[in-house]
Amino acid sequence: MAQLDESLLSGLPPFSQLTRVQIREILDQATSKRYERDTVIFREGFEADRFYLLLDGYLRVVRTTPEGEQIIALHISPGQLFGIAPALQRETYPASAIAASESLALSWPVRLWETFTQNYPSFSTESYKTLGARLGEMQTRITELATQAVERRVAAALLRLVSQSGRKVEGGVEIGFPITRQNISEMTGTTLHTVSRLLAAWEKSGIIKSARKRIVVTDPPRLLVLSGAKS
Amino acid sequence: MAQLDESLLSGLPPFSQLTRVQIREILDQATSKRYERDTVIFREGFEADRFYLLLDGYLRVVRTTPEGEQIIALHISPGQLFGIAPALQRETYPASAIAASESLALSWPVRLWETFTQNYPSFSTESYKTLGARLGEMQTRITELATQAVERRVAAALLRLVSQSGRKVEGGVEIGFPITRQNISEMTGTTLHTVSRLLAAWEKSGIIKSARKRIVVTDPPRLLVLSGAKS
DNA sequence: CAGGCACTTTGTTCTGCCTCAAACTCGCAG
DNA sequence: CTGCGAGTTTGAGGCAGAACAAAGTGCCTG
Repeated sequence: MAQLDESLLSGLPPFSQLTRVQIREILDQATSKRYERDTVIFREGFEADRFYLLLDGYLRVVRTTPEGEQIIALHISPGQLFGIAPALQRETYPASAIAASESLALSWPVRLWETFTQNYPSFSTESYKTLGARLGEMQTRITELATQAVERRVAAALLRLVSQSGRKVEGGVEIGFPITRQNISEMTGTTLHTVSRLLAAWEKSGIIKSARKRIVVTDPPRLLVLSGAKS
Repeated sequence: MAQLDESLLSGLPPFSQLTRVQIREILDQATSKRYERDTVIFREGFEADRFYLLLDGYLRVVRTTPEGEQIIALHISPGQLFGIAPALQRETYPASAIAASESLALSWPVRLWETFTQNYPSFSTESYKTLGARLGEMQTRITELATQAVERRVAAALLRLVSQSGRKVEGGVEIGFPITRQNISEMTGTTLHTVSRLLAAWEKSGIIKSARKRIVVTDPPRLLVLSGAKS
């Protein structure tokens, strides 16, 4: 394995307070691995034996129902910790992680979690902050699913994707990884057909542009209105 | 304030590893307060300045949408910590807590959170375990809302309520606090009308018995089937 | 560069559940 | 014990969106 560079971590919140030496130590214990698109990184229900940090790429965190339907719980962007079940004293992963685009991640065995949190207070603080943000986001999704019409949910999902992974392109902001109508339907609890119709309508009215697996939001404010934002 | 007895805490997971003296210390720093039914304990969006332990009674944790609709995120049973936003580095509570029945709770100022987790490892471990369980439960609810029909969701909600607060009565298990059809609809993302119709049907087929604000499940296995449990 | 597969679009039908409406009943406050 | 309000029941009608169906279309592989 190639030697990892300290600058990989030094800019990330959980590590930014640490000294070079500390970061070196952490890196030396890490395993680095790349994942091709659609590769499973860990699987729901399996023993949670490692925790991860995404360096590059994007992931979907997915849950499968007994009937075999999938729903996407969460997306992970570069710089985020994931698979941190051990922080919550879980023995198994509650969901599966799948690479949405070619990705690169570091990982450590769970036994180091305790070491890290004890030796590096900023690591602990930042990790729990991430968890708090995720929990809040999940509550928002529950509320949306429980109270809002499909159109609003899809609009909100698109905005969330853009804010988490958007990159500027001429004419708008593009979602940073390949995503299908099916994927969007799995985030919003609807069908790919309905998503397709909605996107077609929005494209016609100039709010988005889309190609196969790619979506560019050209008019975020209009989407915001559709998502039901309070004026 | 009356002197609190150590036995209040000694049986609860977060404290069961501690010595009498340690528990005494914790109790001495606690504020104890009772809440009448429908009282707000803390409110969504307000500064998260205390964390709580429910000693007796039941709470609803509620979120309000911009449109003013409520949805019930969670129920809290005796012995559980709640309002633990500070553990996740949040500055405000993400939801409101309301007494579902007359309740008694202890609370501490947030600055003690750090003290507790540092001095009492079992406190930290157990708190994060609770959080992990809640996160898992929320994921399950998202999945349900996204994929399952109303009847299943209501059946699942009833079972969850019974398992969290059920007390044995002749002829079945009763939900341990007053609950309206409206409340159930706010847990499941439907309307009180639909809930009423479902409960009426189930009562007719002998699965439950109900009175105003009270529900007794007389045939849990049949409910389990309705909730879509995998055989 | 041709063929196939994954993804997408579009049409039609059908229904679960919401909406609106109104009457009923229990329990408590006065 | 009586009247009122909160909670509940029940009916009828409509429609958003699921289900079913089938025909494009772009991309990658060989």
